[in-house]
Amino acid sequence: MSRERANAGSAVAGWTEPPAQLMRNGERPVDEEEPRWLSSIEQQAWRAHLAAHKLLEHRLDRDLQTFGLSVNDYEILVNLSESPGHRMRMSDLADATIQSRSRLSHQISRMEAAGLVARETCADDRRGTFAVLTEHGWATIQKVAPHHVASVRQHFIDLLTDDQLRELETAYAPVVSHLKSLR
Amino acid sequence: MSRERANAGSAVAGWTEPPAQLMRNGERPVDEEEPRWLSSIEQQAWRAHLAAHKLLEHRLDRDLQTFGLSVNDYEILVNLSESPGHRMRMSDLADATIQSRSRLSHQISRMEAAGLVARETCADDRRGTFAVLTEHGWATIQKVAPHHVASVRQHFIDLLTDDQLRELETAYAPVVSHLKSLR
DNA sequence: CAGGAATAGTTGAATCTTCACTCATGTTGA
DNA sequence: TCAACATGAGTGAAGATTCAACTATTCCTG
Repeated sequence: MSRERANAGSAVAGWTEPPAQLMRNGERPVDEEEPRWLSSIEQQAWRAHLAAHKLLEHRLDRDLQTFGLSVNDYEILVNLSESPGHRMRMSDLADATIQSRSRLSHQISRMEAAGLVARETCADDRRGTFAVLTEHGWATIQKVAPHHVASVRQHFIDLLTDDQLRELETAYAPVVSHLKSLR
Repeated sequence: MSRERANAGSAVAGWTEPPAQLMRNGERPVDEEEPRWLSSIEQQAWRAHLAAHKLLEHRLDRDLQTFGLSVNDYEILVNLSESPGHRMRMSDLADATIQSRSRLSHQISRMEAAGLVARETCADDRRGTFAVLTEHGWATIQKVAPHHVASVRQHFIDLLTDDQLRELETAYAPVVSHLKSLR
């Protein structure tokens, strides 16, 4: 945390300023233009986001582990439990959970093996598949949800004010829609 | 995005309110206490954080892929490049990048195979190992950093105001320190 | 309505991460 | 001093994710 670093740059986002060596001979790194390194605030915000996320995900995973679930499992269960008929098309589920179809397919296979979900073929579009919550899956989400919400509160929500939460949402909204527009 | 869900709950954080079935017979889920489900704002903030992170990481990985690097590789390179002698003890590097020693060890092995870093034994404490940037690693970070910073700007930083960035940092700081205190 | 393009989903191999151990060295205190 | 414990790091196997095919439908479009 203290000044032990050669440069004052970010550990993640990149250097704040270019190191001396880089500029000596007037090189122009990106397309002949001087890059706009991150300011101190920019860097701190970016680092805070990354650190918070890593730590948070790790902790939530740890807490869910008690119930034999990962955050990914949990996310699937919640999405299905909130859908009519406790079922979703694979593609919709992949989009909702922001992951590739391939990854989802493997994930559902694992959860199927664990008895949490089942696959059902789709009558309308015979290319399609539904992932459906089983009785066991439904019982699991009912049992686990209160604990998970408690974790999210304890490690995140309850540490912020309502205003801060509003700010967060406002700040991230354009980022999310920008990135979603890139597919 | 539209109302097609059975419950208005979060896809990630858990239900906003317990589904009807859960409450019918007066069950008391967590330790006999009614869980504090997330309010609408709380939920939106939490979902926004998660969505932003997933999308962002995916995009940054995609952008770095051009140079044959992952965000994890990049993070290691930056940390080393900012350390005196372009070197760090394995444990310190693991802490700095918030990952397990085991994972770092594997990661460094891969980067060693790619010629980006080298391992050096530590004279003082002969249990210890340094990860050191190679010439190629140093050249790589110099070449890639400007592009990566540009990505971070384009997809995140430049979409927010300075005030929002300050708010972010302020909001996350206690979360980070809370979670770090849990080891 | 034939044929090509697009869509839905799966698969296996390669890569990466996690988990439980192991090994070697350091530190402590009786 | 030396036994017990702590620390730094690595390992291999198991589990998860990515990547590039591949199959089976369905959608267009002339």
